[in-house]
This record gives sequence, structure tokens and C-alpha cells, in this order.
Amino acid sequence: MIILCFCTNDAKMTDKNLRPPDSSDSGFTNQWPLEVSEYFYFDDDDDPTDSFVFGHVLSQDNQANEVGDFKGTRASHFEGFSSREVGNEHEKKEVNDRVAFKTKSEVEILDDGFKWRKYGKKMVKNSPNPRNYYKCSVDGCPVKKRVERDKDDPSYVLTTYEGIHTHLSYC
DNA sequence: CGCCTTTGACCGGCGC
DNA sequence: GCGCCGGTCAAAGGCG
Repeated sequence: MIILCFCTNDAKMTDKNLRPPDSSDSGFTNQWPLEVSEYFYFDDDDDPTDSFVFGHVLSQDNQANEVGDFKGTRASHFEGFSSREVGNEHEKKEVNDRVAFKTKSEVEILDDGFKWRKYGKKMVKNSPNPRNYYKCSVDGCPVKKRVERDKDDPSYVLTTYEGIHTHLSYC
């Protein structure tokens, strides 16, 4: 299942009062501290890919550039991906919720309300910029995120969140 | 002293 | 089997 999201309000990421509308089938939207005004679900069982491409949505920057505020930085939009693969014993079992942001920001560390601990940094192929790896600092919380600068436009930061927070409180 | 970042090593998946 | 690549580990050092 792919979740494609557009942030079209001026919600602040750190505003704890802003919650997504009730959603029973998406851990992603249940936990996200950003009010999502539009989101679409695509059931796509034929596509086992575990990644998504930014490009097909980035063309909408014109309308997105003027929305969003990321605690001092400007968030253009975000695009999410959420997949669930719960197969039988012959298939890998995987529950994977992933969402990615492309954020126009001079800094890579965006305060999204959670506390992160950096655990790795790698140079990746096809990008002159290093990719940084973070884990949620809360005990037992499996959520990770990757942060890297857009290779085409270094003024943008690509942040990919993976997993669901096991705690309700922000830190 | 506890928590964090840094960074090289290590590991597993994948293509050839 | 080998090499490449992305992701993770863990030791060492820094900082408040």
C-alpha cells in the first residue's frame, strides 16, 4: 500500500495538537505529528517494490513551495510509502511503513518532535552527499530515518522515515 | 557520568 | 566465488 501525501496547510511539524484524522488502517497516519490534509491510498499488490520515486511528484513544487513550515525551514511537500508484506512461511514477513519528505532547508537536522540518535553515515553511489542514519532514541522504538541532501538540488534535504513509533509521546 | 557523534569495520544482498 | 553497495555495529572520543 502506498500512501501519497501532500501537505497543504501551514501546520507546524512540532505542534503536538495537530493529529491526522482518525485512521484505523494506517499506523503512519495515526502517529504522524503533521496534519495531513490530503492523502491517497493505492492498493498495489502487483508492485513489490519497496521504494518510491520522488520525481513524479516533484513537478508539483510550484504549488507546494508555499506551504508548510518545518520549525524555521520550509517544507515543500512530502510523499509517503507504506507497504505491508505478511506472507506465508515461504515468503518474507515484513511490516514496513515508510514515508519520505523533501524539505528545502539549510540544515539537515530537522526538529520533527522526536529525539534521534545518529548511528551511521555513508557516502552513497550517484550522490556527492553523504547519507546519515538515525534511530529514535526512545527505548524499544524501532523507527529509523535516513537523511541526505538532494543530489540535484543541495538546498533540499531528503528525509526518509521507516517504521512506526511504539510510544505516543514526543520527546 | 550519561548520552551523543564520529568513523572504520563488518555483514548481507545482489549482480556478474 | 567475487566485488560492489547499502545498512548497521561498536569503539573511541567529545560535550554538557
